[in-house]
Amino acid sequence: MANRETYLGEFEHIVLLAMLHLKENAYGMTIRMEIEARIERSVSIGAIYTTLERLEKKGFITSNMGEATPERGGKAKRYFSLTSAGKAKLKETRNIIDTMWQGIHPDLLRGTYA
Amino acid sequence: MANRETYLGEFEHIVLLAMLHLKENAYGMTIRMEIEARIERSVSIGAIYTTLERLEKKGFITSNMGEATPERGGKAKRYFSLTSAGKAKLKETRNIIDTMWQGIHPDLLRGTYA
DNA sequence: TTATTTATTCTATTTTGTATAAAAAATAGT
DNA sequence: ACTATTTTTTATACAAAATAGAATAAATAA
Repeated sequence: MANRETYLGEFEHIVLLAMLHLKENAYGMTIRMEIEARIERSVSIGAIYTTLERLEKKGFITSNMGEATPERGGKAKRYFSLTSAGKAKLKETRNIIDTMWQGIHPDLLRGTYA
Repeated sequence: MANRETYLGEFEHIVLLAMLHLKENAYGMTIRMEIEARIERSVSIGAIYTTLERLEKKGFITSNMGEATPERGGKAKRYFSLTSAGKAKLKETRNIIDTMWQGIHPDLLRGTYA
């Protein structure tokens, strides 16, 4: 073996999936809402943006500023979308997790307190 | 909302699952091998142990030293097993990931280069 | 012109991931 | 008995990811 490329972190994984659900409408605020809506948990907006920043630096997503037109006020949105590298990484991550879960019987997750 | 408990990291997740596969035979070296066998990737033994150490501190696993009887030489093994908290956390993590993947059409992962 | 809304950026800290080197404890050989 | 070898754990250090909170920014509403 020999390999350095790290896994996609858990949160990066989640952010990427939220973006996929949002399609053309993925930007900081909606990504945050999408995640909070699906998972019983609050996420700080700062967590979202630093993660987005990192994902972009790694080439898994790209961004482009929205051309004005805010309906109610507010700064211009920055839209994000997955690159093919990001999609590939997502599939790879999914495979790793599936492989690890393969053959785990529900019984193994039940009881035996301690 | 309001909540602090963090996700299980990707690697912690993997280590816990490897332990489940190994059942009574989970200790540093076998966990490493189990992971490397399932995933096309090498993992340092130090990575395994620090992760194990943290998981124990968090109450997701417990350990006990094996009572001698090494067949060929070598220091006594330290066996690890999941606590019910660890199992619960694993289920929770699985649910989060499943929830996020729900409704992602394969098409969304295909093409559109960029 | 000020308040409000929507949104992003900056900064700092804690947690996780990861590798390498060192130590420990047992057996095998001579 | 002593030394080499094997198997395994511990210690140490550093990089990357997660996370929060405050600061900014830019637009509309009053």
